[in-house]
Amino acid sequence: MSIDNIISDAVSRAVGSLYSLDCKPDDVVLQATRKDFEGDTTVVVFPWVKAARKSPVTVATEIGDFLVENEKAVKSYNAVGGFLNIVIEPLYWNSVLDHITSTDNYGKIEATENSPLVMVEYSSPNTNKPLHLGHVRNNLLGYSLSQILKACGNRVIKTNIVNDRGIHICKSMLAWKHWGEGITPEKAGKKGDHLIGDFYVLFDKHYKAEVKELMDKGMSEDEAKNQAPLMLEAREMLRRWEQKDPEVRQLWEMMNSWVYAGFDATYCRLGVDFDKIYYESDTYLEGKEKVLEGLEKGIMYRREDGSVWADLTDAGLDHKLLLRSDGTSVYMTQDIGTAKLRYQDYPIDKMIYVVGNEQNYHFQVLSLLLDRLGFKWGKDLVHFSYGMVELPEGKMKSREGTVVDADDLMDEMVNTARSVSSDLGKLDGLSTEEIEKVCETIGLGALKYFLLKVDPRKNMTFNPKESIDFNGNTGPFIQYTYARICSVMRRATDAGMTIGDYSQVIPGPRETALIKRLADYPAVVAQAGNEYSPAQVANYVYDLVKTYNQFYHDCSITGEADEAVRSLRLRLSDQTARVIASALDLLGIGVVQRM
RNA sequence: ACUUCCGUAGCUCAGCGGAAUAGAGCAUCCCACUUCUAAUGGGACGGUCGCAGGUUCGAUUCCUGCCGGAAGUACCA
Repeated sequence: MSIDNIISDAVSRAVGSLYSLDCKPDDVVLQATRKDFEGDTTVVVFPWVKAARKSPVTVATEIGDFLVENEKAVKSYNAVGGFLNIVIEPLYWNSVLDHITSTDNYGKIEATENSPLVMVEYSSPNTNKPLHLGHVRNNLLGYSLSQILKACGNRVIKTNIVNDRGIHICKSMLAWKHWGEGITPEKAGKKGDHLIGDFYVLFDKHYKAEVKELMDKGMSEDEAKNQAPLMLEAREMLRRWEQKDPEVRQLWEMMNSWVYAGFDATYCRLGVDFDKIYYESDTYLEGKEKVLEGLEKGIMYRREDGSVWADLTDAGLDHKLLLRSDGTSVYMTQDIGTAKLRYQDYPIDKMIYVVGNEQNYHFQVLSLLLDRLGFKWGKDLVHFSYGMVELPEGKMKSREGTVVDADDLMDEMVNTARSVSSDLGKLDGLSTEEIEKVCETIGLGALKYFLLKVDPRKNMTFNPKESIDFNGNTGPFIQYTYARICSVMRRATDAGMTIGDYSQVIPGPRETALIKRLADYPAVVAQAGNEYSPAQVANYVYDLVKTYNQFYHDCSITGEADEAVRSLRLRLSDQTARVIASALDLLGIGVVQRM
């Protein structure tokens, strides 16, 4: 039981006994005591003032007296206005620490067979270009969210839906046939996803030239875009693809395999993975079936031109197209199909889609449609919506070539980590292998932490320079603290020190602050899981590290201190390291023992 | 035009189930290395919490309106 629970509980009893009011522990508002007052935690007593018909100070005093008398964890109190500042019995904190250290898998709850089965979809790339900074945010959020949900006792299935079909793929395929036939990633010395991306750009270049030529001949822009020979050719290719033309399919499979190999390398380096991957080429026909089923049930309707729509005006939304007049699927139809397959594959209780906020409307509609089509989790599906990543100089625009490529970005981060670390002499005495590992962990840690510490819903500015700043609220700062604690513990072990009994040591303010912080961890994880917010974990671990640094700065840990005092300090260091590693693991960030 | 989200220090961000003088980091300035990793710690400077109303004993937090920014309202994905 946490200290907050103990106090809430005692206060609720106090209010009940003093004023005969019904007060549940959850109704008690606790906050950290301001540092200019004495106390560890503060109860806000305003809520009971009116009913008690007494002044705020009187109420606070009466509750305070009750607590001192009836709750042994409470040592003393002071009442300031309507605020009751409570001082916890100092020795009590040591037992809190004891409890923390003896808890298996501290802060995490093991899932059982009956735990909710949650599916998290993230990444969801197109196969016509490599991953960029926006995908990086998506991947990190998705992975971290999955980790957090697992820690909260859910069974989690990480999934990815690959958009491997459509006109955009045909464009890359066509460009390859025209201007690159025979070229492979091996021959080009390039990752497959980058190679395909190049062909996509090449297509666009030639296509634009054609459009311009047609417009110069007096054609309107729209017409030119539709009549350009390359576009006609791409559409024809898509038709052949849908008819399963062996030649087109073969080319498609070969080029997709290049892309997947490229993606896999990026995912692997980023440290994210999936339990199950779906491909739209497999799901888009399923959606069609489901929509026709809905048509029979009267959930959808058909227009004169043959197109199928859903009327969502009763839910305050629009009419939504689900099948084109030629019977082909749109994006929404595919998502319905994917949902169907997933439901067949797993008895999921909850579905979470990690997708950018430009698709908020899409998911509102999807939720409604799935619900009407009878998916039990449809109504409560979660669209984990996140904002765009912008650059200091503005938005990323593929047209202007300002898109930050994921692979380049990771290289840059790791290179910077290497140069900064070596300038500081931190890499001295490490083997080449160790240096690579350390730089990789730090560089990626910097990137991940920078992207995860911000509230996902908000658009954010990614400043490469600032992200590589190893001071302040950054990943490396946290990793560094971890490494330093490891060093302390190594030193203690080398000197033959052990953690003995510290139950009679009265912890000082720095120690107490640290124990409190450590004690918060399970609640932080639970809340992050509730609100789907990796940022809360990130901000927590930063706070923890700051608190530890203050403690570290003030006292010698392995010095010639009294053995019991040293035991407490070692125990605190050790436990802090564990919690840091655990929290960073929830964020998908690695640690190193030396840096 | 309509819908949704955002607007907190010079910059990047916390906080907001309402509650005591609004919190960090970066940047600027000062202090502390005979200390287990100074990639540190302490301090100063810096805010009419977009604006205006409302509810409340009390609003950065809840409600309404306005202003500013972003996104979405496709037989694109």
